[in-house]
Amino acid sequence: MKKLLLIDGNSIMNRGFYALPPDLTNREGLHTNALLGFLNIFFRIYEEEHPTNICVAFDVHAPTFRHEQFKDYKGTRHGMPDELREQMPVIKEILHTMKITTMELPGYEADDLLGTMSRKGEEAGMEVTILSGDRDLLQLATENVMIRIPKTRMGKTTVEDYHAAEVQSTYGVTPEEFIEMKGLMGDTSDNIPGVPGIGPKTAEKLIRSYHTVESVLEHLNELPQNKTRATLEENREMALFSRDLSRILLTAPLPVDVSETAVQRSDILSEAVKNRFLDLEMKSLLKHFTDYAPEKQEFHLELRDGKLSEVKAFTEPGSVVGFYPVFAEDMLLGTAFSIGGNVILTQTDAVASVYELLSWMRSNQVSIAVPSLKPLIRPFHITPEENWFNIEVAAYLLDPLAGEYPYHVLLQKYLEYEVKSEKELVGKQERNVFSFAVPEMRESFAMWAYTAEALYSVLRERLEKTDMMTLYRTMEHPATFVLQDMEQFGIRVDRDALEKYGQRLDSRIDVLIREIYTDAGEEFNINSPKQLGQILFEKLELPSGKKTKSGYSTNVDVLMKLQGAHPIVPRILEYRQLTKLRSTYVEGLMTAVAADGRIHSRFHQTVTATGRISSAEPNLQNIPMRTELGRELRKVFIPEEGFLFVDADYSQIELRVMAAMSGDENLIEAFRQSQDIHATTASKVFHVPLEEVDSSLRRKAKAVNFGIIYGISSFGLGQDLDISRQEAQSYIDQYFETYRGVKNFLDLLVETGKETGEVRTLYKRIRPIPELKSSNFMTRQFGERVAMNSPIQGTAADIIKLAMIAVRQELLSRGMRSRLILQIHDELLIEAAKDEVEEVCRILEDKMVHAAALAVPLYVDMHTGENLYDTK
DNA sequence: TTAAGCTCC
DNA sequence: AATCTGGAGCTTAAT
Repeated sequence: MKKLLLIDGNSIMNRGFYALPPDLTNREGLHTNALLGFLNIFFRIYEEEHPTNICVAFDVHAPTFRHEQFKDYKGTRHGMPDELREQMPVIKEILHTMKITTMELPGYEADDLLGTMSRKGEEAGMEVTILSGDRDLLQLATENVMIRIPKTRMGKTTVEDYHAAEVQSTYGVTPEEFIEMKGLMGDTSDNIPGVPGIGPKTAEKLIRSYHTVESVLEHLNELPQNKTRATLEENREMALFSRDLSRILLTAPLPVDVSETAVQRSDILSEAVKNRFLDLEMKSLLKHFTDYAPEKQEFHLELRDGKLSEVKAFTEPGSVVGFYPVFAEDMLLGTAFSIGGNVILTQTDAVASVYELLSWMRSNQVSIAVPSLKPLIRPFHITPEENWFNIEVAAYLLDPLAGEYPYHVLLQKYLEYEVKSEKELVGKQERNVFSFAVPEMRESFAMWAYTAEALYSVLRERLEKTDMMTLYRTMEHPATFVLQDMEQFGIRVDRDALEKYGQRLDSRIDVLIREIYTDAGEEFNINSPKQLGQILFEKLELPSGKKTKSGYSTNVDVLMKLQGAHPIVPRILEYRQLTKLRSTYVEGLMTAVAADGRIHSRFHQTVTATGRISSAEPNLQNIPMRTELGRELRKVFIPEEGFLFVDADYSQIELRVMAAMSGDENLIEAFRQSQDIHATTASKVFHVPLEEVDSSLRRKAKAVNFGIIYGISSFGLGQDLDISRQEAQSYIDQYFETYRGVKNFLDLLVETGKETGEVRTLYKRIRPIPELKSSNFMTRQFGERVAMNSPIQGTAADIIKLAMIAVRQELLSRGMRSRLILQIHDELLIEAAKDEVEEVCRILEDKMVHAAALAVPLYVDMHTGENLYDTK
């Protein structure tokens, strides 16, 4: 059977243009992002379907004939950006080279040509596919005509396919009725007016009942006497007109015949096409040509078995080795050492022998590069002073957005080697004592060691070049050891108290469930936002199901506003709170308690974009605090017998950092004078004497203060304070009026961010901001906020890291038994031996306050307690 | 696997 | 014209 592929040229080009970075250009400065986007999806569909016929339709950008008399509606089109416009003739020329027919016709939209051609193809017994980014074309779907809509999210492109049946099942209307629906609801992007006040929901309801606009209008008397009916009465003409405007023409005079659209694979993948791609510097497309072999860096790994003594024999004093110890659980299976690019694998469980070898290396000034240092600290008794190089942390500093740092990514990024990933190599095989006999496993071990050695000098050079070597050496490297300590110590949990707390929750939850079912008049899954939305907004008809996005929003903000509307609402809020506490905290923490009665969370050093530490498995940085009930959970965290908790948190560290970094005299002075920055800000911003600042004014100032740090918008602040955006904007203006230096500083951050594509903390930590170069307004705005927030949040994170390092060092050098066990961004928790408590307090405060010397003083609030609840 | 929701700083 | 506060991790439902 013949297969006809029809492509909506403008739509697909447009999609590529906005989906791909705008700075894709060839050496002549011609933008190629739309071309690349078009051709990527083209090849994907082509290889999937192997169509026998292809035709691409384009819009003509002369005044359109068909709707000339209605210029207001459709005649005026947005001009396309120049960067896209210049790519249009190029795609046509490429298609011509591929011997693929294109069509365009003055007075007709691409839609009309596609629609007509699809019917012609169908009549000729072909299977037709229409590729477009535009859902309007769904009206063309039939049994034989499939609409394919590519969707990209998170960098992955999927294609949604619609025959008539899928349109029906997805939208509840037939393709034909789709047109009618649009007649009622209109489409702003297409300048189709529709009937005012009728949106997708109403339109769908009406068309499902009456099928056509005419029929709706004939049966108006059956509708309830309400606004919808009245507007329909008044807009009969408009409804019919809009509907007609929405309908894609199926009888356009086609400039090409279906028979002329046949294609040949040899034409599409011809030498001429390949050369054109090379010319345009779109190398990634070359993979579609079977005879094209990419100039892969030839990479062959030398690996062999050997004893640890051989490793020693091959290691030159003062040299660099790559080291990857292989563990399964906590058991050592063996080692991989990379020396001069040759890898020696040793199967051994003798930790002591490896330790001895490492000690020898240390005393011979051998630098040991490892993929990740933290897991090795304990087994090999590593100290911060030794000559280890942590590849993962170095790579994180150079690119904190990467998320993970596996060898195949690093080799690709820094040496342009194409190698198989560990997963591709070993698949799902588990590591066990036999792993050293499995060739693929052996290779992956070797790759880790090899990568560590190979990247040692590359990453060090990059750190030097980016001025981050000091940051690495004095902050990140020693921080690894603090985190390892905290993981190892963990925090003690009172299991019985946790159990009892859980039971308290259980009994209250049972009551709530029964009450909610009664309120709802039926049983349903309260945890399902979908089902809950139906109950609240359809069955109980509570007002404003307004926040939608694939359904009703049922989040706290929405429910809070509905508190008084129905007794079910507060019960659901309480249910949510309690079940959250039960599943995430009671159950989650209970299973995390180790045999020693303590929870050993993991602290990640290479995860956040700003330099903060993150905590996981379980996350101990989000233990409830805000509500009293949640806060009580903190009572289950207790110190060891003979110990007490000492807790200190920085007072307003981010605002202080902002004051210091911006150099704003007013804000600095405010901090030098005041303990209560929010009140002071309120006084200055709202021109009220400090004594007259009431709680409401203070709350507003506080919201503004936070908003500023996060990269404020008047909309966001307005929402936060529940005031109009005009009012919010005036607060912001007044704030910047008061603190001019802050305004200049934030502007400067955005400016440098745009220039360099990155911003930095006070300690030179980089945060890249690719979003600032985006062509998408929303994305760019986000980039600007990030540019303002990251240096502040990141500098605060740097400062507490320095404090942690200093505290650990001090406790250690004084030989104390007290230890740092938790960091919560601006807060440190020490489990202190009772006889050391006073000393610990002094050390903790001193090291935190003096971690950085800024233009404003740093303060900490300190508390001691018998549990985490009491340290407030 | 993703989205929606919630917890923290 | 758009948009609509930064940084995390975990659980549940739904795909």
